[in-house]
Amino acid sequence: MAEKLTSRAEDYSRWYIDIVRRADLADYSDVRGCMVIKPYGYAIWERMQRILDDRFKETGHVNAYFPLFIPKSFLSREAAHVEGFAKECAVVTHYRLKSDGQGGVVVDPEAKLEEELIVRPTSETIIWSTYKNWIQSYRDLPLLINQWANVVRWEMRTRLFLRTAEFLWQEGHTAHATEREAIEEAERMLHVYADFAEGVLAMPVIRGVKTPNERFAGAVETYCIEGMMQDGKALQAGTSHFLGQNFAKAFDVTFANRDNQLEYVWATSWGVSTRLMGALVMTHSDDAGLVLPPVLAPHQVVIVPIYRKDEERLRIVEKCHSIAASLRAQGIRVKVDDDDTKKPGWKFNEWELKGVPVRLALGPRDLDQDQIEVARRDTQTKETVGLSGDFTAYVQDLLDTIQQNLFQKALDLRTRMTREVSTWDEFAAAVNEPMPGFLSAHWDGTAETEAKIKELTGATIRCIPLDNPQEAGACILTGNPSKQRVLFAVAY
RNA sequence: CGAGGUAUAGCGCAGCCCGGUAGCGCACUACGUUCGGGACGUAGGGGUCGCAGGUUCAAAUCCUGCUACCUCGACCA
Repeated sequence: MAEKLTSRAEDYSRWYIDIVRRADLADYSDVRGCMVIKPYGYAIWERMQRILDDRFKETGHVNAYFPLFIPKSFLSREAAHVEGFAKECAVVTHYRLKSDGQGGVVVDPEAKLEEELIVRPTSETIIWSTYKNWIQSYRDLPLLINQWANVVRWEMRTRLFLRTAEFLWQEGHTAHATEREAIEEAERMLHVYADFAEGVLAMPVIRGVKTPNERFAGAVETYCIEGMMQDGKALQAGTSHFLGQNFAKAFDVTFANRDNQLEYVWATSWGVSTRLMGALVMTHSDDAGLVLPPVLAPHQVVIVPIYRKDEERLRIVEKCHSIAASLRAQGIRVKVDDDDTKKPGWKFNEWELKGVPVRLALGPRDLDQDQIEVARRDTQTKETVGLSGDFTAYVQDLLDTIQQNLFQKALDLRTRMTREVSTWDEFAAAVNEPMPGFLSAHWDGTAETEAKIKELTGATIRCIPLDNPQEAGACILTGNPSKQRVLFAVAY
């Protein structure tokens, strides 16, 4: 049984990596645990960036940039924070190399740094040491800043997009005058993430809070969105933290309130990373490759011309470009694949692997009859549509339909993979099934029980959903009284 | 850090057991025929067989050591 599960996980792992590679998104680099994001993968990430960045701006945030290096001493200012990250930090100890006299180079022992620099695993410390100088009065608050950056966490084991030694992300860091305002901010950004996941990525997510065990190092409360992947494992897709006054106290960031009293500021931080790319792949892909939701897709429509003779080619390619122009006029992102060195069949496969939502194919037959072949990536169906009507409106409708269909399919799958369990035997059996999914179960609320369940089954509490219904019950492990069910899952 | 595995052309692999001219598929180049679901033919180009030692007339192959990477655990977004 265990062997079967392992091989199933391996199969899925291979399937995932195969899609990432064949869709030309990314690959491992020559550096251990690091990833090269290829142009097509990066184009998708850029779409995510652009859409998220707009939403950050709409909610009053501005972008800035803070250093890659953090003095070692900064990290230890907040006790929980250092404990959470110390084990996975890359450290810069020297600033110079020298020739070894044999054509190679060695680290120059003379060039040792007085204080080592940490390559940021996250930027709270460097940012709060900076905020100290920016904040004096309540008039300086709230401070609402985001940065797009790379961070490094020296993970033991890596997986393309889901866990790499270096990854790209955005991290928002805000300072507020009141606790209430900071909590509202943390919750607001959680909903920005959730709306993005559901509306753009077409990935349904559970909004919730983490248990103390799973909280961000240094946070008072960690909010999260949790997605369910096609293999029945959960993926944390974004987090938003209410940091209380922990960092303000650690970095001595105070402000004078209206009564001229000094108070510590209240903080939040929130982030999503290139892990979203992995979530995207694992939510929608099928055996023919990646499937992109139209709102996100860099190319929403690809047009493939089909021809035999040169004079046919001219007419058909011209028609393709004219269709593309009318679609673009309505804001649809269109690619005409008029590469003469590839055959149509090759292009069909290629764009399917890359997940383009709608493919149009135009050949001599279509040209004569003023029609075009329309293929949907999500359902893998084809139909022939006349060009005489409002074709642009037809395509726009189709894109909307695909977007909704992808979300609905993912939601249906998640619903099927979510269930309530009441007894330990039921729980343990469910975790061992090939597709465990979300298990809603009673928990006595203690960290010990949570740790024990993880040890026994590998399942963790993914979150306590927001607005979770209160319901008396008995903990599945200890039988102790419980006030509510929480969501367990095997997670990435 | 534990347990397994791998290292041979850009990619994927065979060859190793049993030492004797370094191969196959894909990709690449040229020409021709093709072009409505990853075309075919012909001709080509491309290699210090991970590194360092050892055994041998002779090492991709046998022996010793090292290194790197992958998968699965532990850890983690």
